[in-house]
Amino acid sequence: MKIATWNINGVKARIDTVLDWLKEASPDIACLQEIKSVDENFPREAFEDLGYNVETHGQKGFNGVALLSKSPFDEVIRRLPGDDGDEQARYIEGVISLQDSARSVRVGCLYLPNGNPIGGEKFTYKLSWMERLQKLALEHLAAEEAFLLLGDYNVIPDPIDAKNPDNWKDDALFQPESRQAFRELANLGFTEAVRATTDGAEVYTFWDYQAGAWQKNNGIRIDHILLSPQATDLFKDCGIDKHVRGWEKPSDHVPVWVNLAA
DNA sequence: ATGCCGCACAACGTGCGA
Repeated sequence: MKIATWNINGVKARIDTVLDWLKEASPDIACLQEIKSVDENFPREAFEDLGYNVETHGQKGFNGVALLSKSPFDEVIRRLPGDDGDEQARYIEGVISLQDSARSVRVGCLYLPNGNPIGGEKFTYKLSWMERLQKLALEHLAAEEAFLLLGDYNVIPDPIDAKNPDNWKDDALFQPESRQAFRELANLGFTEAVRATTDGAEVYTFWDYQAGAWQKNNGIRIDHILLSPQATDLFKDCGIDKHVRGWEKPSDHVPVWVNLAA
């Protein structure tokens, strides 16, 4: 079973690119971030025509997340718990029973706040959002399920995860507090898929549209997949579909995926 | 030091992203 995550930077602008990738990669489950669409305007039929069940949690103009699954959803949770006043659509979770086995997986699709500029309320929001995510993760880990947390974490975990780490020293993505919160989350018991398989440099998931970042391979690794112990037991391999960044009308992020034995 | 580029919007400039 292949499970993928991709920040598509707008479903309206990206629909053809996303459909092309789905046909090529054929993930069983796909987590999409930054759909930038309300639920009513999400082009669900285009995905249903490819055999996907579709669940969205959108808002007007910004943010928004979606889950696609070839197997039906048993349960869907929208919004990250812990703050009833939070209006931003950044989390959707689904439980999916696999048609060909007795197994089920819980998949959390997240678009973690950017947090810039540091020192302001946006950075505070980022850190509090990460605290809420940690609390939710603890609850799910206690259930000992095959559980995955995938998405755009907006965190550069380590210097090796940026071409030019010095350029990010004043950025919310690379602050000690952001990095520590990501480490704390992972250390609750998750395996981070990509770093479980390589310690190599120049492994990136995002290249800015500006200043020829893609041509210079000036990238950062901010899209991550965390696997619960029960999901880790099923882990086969993972990858980053870097070539998609070179397509016409690309997102600034590329898909990241795992294969599980299920 | 700034902007570069791209997306969305009752939009033709502005806010936001990373």
